[in-house]
Amino acid sequence: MANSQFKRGELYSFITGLASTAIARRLQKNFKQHGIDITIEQWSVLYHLWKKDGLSQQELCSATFRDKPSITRLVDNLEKQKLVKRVASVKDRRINLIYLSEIAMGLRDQTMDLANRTLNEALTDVTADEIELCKTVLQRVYDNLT
Amino acid sequence: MANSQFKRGELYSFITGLASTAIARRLQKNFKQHGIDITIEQWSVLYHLWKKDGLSQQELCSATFRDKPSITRLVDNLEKQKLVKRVASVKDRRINLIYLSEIAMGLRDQTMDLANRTLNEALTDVTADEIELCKTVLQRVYDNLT
DNA sequence: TTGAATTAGTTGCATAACTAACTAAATATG
DNA sequence: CATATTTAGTTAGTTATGCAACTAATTCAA
Repeated sequence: MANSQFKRGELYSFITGLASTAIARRLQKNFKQHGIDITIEQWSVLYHLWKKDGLSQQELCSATFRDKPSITRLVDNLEKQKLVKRVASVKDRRINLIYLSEIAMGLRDQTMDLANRTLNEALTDVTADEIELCKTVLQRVYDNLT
Repeated sequence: MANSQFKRGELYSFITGLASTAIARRLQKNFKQHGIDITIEQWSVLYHLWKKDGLSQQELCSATFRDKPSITRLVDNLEKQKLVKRVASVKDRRINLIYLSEIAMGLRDQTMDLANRTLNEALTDVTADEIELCKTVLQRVYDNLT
């Protein structure tokens, strides 16, 4: 039995995603301390736009594993803060293409640096092999359920 | 360097806690399909009360890694649904002790069973060793940040 | 080519998260 | 003993999530 060692008490912290919550909280705090006024969730959207600007909301849904309403509202808030702009696609007018503002482009390097530093803190004494294994296991878990 | 293999692109899904979100969503769906009308977060509070009834809100904060306002409102909602009751401590009137109702006690076995089954689904083809390693790594990550 | 089905995105409602500011009770200090 | 500090819990405001129901544009099919 693959799962016999996974007892109820341990199950809980796995489900709540303790480690990822702790990392997100710390990163949020680091953003704030550096006067960067965006949430982790907003940052995760920007992250994908930095890789490829002009994604559609639907593409952002897939990239961030969020549902459509979540992306609608994240883009709403990013637009309010003048970090992105919705541009209706000419080819298919149902589609909104999301473009970064100058301000958002300027946030890239600083926030990436903070993210990397936060992660280095979190992963002190964790080896590359361990990270690799965790990643593949968590990916398999995800795939099993989707 | 322990972290050299942990690239930016990978960082993201680690932070969002993909796997734990997927498990939580699936468990929520399973609850719903069995007519159990509680959220995962409420369940996580009940979980600790099933282990030890009559915890204070502060103890529930530590046990669930949530802050005080979160517990206040989770208990609010659990009370509305008549699943728990706040009882002021006689020894220290600042403290609310939280007690399970009969209804909540009755939910224990059924929801535990659903949780275990959900986890078995999620952990198909994941070995006990892999689970053990993930757990210790995630715990170390958490400890590094707290 | 017209009506049905699909796809992209929005809106409404309930729950939950974090921060900051607050009240009330208990403890410490002087 | 009186005041200051700490501790337990609540309230308010903003953001985010999930679900269901919705609109509008596009594509498919009879």
